[in-house]
Order: sequence, then C-alpha cells, then structure tokens
Amino acid sequence: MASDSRERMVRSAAVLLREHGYAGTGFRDVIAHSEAPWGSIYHHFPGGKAQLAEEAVRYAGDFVAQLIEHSPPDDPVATLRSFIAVWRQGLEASEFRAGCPIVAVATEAPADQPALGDACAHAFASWERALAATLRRAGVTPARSRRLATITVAAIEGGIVLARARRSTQPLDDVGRELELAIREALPPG
Amino acid sequence: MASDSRERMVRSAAVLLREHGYAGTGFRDVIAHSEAPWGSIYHHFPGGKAQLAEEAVRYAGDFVAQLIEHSPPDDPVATLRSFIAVWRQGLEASEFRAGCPIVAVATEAPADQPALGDACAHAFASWERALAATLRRAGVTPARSRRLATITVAAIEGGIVLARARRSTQPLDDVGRELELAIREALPPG
DNA sequence: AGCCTACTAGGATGGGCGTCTTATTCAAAG
DNA sequence: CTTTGAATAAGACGCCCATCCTAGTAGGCT
Repeated sequence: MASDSRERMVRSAAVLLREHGYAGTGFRDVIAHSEAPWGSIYHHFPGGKAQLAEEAVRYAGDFVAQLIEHSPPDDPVATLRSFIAVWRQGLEASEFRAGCPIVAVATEAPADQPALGDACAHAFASWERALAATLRRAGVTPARSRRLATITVAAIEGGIVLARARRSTQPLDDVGRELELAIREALPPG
Repeated sequence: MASDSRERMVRSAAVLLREHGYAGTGFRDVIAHSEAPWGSIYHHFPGGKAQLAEEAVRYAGDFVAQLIEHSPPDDPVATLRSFIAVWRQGLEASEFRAGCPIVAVATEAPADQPALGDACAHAFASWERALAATLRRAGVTPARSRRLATITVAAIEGGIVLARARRSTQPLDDVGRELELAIREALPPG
C-alpha cells in the first residue's frame, strides 16, 4: 500500500509555492509542513525538486479545473464568480501572502526544466477549456468563447498579483466586475 | 561625479529579473551583465539585494509609465496597443523567457521586505493612473476609467504569464482584442 | 600641494540549498 | 520462516549565495 506521505508532500508543496514561490520553497520546508519523512524525498520524487513542483502544479491545476467544471453548467457568470471567490478567499485567509502556485512556477521556472513550463501551460489551458465550454453552452460563439476564457484567466491571475502587491482585494473585485460586463455583452439577447 | 556603474547595475537587474526572477538573479549575474565592479555593490546599495531590486522595480515601472504617458493623449485604444506591443516585443525577442520584472518581484518578494511589495504596488498604480487618465480624457466616466485601467494592467500581466508558459503571443493577442472591445464599448458614442 | 570623499578591489565567511548515500524498518509474498 | 522491496532514517557533501571586510585608487576642493 502506498503511504500518504507522498500526497501530503505534493499538497504541502502547492501550499508553500503559493506563498514563497519556486526558489523560496525548499525541501526542508515541504518536509516540515507535510510532516513527511526526509528519507522518502528521492524515493517518491527521483526527479528531485522539479518533479515535486511539477506534480504540485498538476495538483493545483486539476483542483481549480474541477471547481470550474462543477459550477452551474449554463451560467458563465456564476462560474466566473466562484472562480474568483476561491482566489479571493485564499488571499484574505493568508493576508495577501498567497497567490497562484502555477503563476509562481511559470514565472520562476528555470530554463533547463521545460517540463515545468509545460505543466503550467497545461493547467492554464484546462481552465480556459472549461470556461470556454460554459460560455459556448450559454450561446457565445466558439471563437469568442475561447478569447473570453483566455482574458478571464489572464485578468484573474494578474488581478491576484495586483491584489497581493496592494494588499487589497479591490483589483480582483474590479477585474471581476469588468469580466462580468464583458460576458454579459457577449451572451445572446434574452 | 557619479559613475554610471550604479545605473548600469539597476538596468541589468531589471533585465535579469525579467528572465530569472528575484531569487534567480544573483549579484554575480548583475555584475557580469552590467560589467560593474564587485566592490561597489554595497557602496551603491547598502540595503543589499532588496534595495537593488527595489530600484530595478522603480526603474522598470517608470519606464512603462512614461511609455503610457507619451502615447496619443486622447486615444485609449492606441495607448493600449503600444502598452501591449512593448511586452510582446520583449517576449518575442527573448523567445518567451522574459516576463515582467515587477510581477517577478511581486510574486517572490520575501515577507520581511515590505518595501519591495510597496514598490511593485506603486508601479502598478502609476500605470493604472496613466491609463485611467487617457480613458477619462476620451469621455469615459472616472469610476469606469479606473476599473478599465485595472483590468487592463491585470489582463496584460496575466497574459504575459500565459504567453510565457505557452511560448506563444496568442494569449496576449487575445487579451488585447478583448480589452479593445471593452474600451470601445465604454467610450461615449460618436 | 594636501585632503577628503567617492569609488573600486577581491577574497573570506557563514549559511542554506538540492542532492546523494548508506543503513534500517517492516509488511507482505513465496 | 525466509526473502524481498518499498518506505524511512539521518546526515554528509559540494555548491552557490548575500554579505562583509580591509585595502587601495582617483579626482575634485581648499
């Protein structure tokens, strides 16, 4: 039977990446936070730190993708709101120290670790696909749905960065309001 | 007379922050890139690495703010386009390795260096102010101008992150297209 | 000329990091 | 009971980093 220490390490890595970034998250921190054993690091993650980060990115990416997919399937505005809400809660709960782990890895990933960047691209793409599907189901054309999904992800991720710097949710709230407007404009009348 | 090595260090730091982030940019890299003398580091920057990064953030922030302010004063769409163009050029010239130095610092800044976060917040705010002023001059209400300026900065910064991960300018292009639509919608008729 | 401040030199230092190694536990399969 | 291999233990190793240090140089001011 597989022990759960491996999964705890991945989860802890995701949590710590949010606050301290890729370079700022050491194995020692992950071990301390997950209460996992030192000796198992290279047993579970022979690829070292990059592999752990890659799995943390996948873990966080899937978590948010499922959040989007489990929203009301035909209400893009409600989906947007729950998408934003999860980030705002994370910001407030951490006093604006926790951002998005995927952004952290995407901006810090060493050039000699292309798999890390690919994992980030995949996570972002899965969110965009899920958001675009909701928009299409609500009657928005496919091309427009894709673009609206992209700006939604981009603006929210950027809004999180702004919110952390300003120590306020206002940028994220403003982003949400404008995104809502744009989505409503794109929906078919009625 | 002040040597120019100090300014070269700041400029090099800004360049290197774009590619390697805060933790990934060491003094050795800055010295090598700027061809500045080792011995002057703590003469010019007694606050150490954090001070150098802070000044690099200010330098980059002012650079972009002036770019915005020197755009056609009454054409928000043209301003948006030149704002995006500068980032897209940086992405393509670096083969998608260079992002925004301020985002790098904002996401990686250690919690015990609040001045770093403040410098980032100030830079973002200066861009938002300049963008909002252009929108107001074009007839958009003040409140809406402020929100549009915020989502513009947020979506472009997020679009840069997405573009780096995907190694394509498409996310940034899509963001620009949707922002342009939103701005046109907000402009008074005529 | 003499001085004084700004600047440069370049290595020492101490700490933190990712990584690797060897030895040990322990539960199940043969 | 024996064997096997996954999981854990604990630390050593070498690297790179920011920081600091004592000297030394250069150039404008009086």
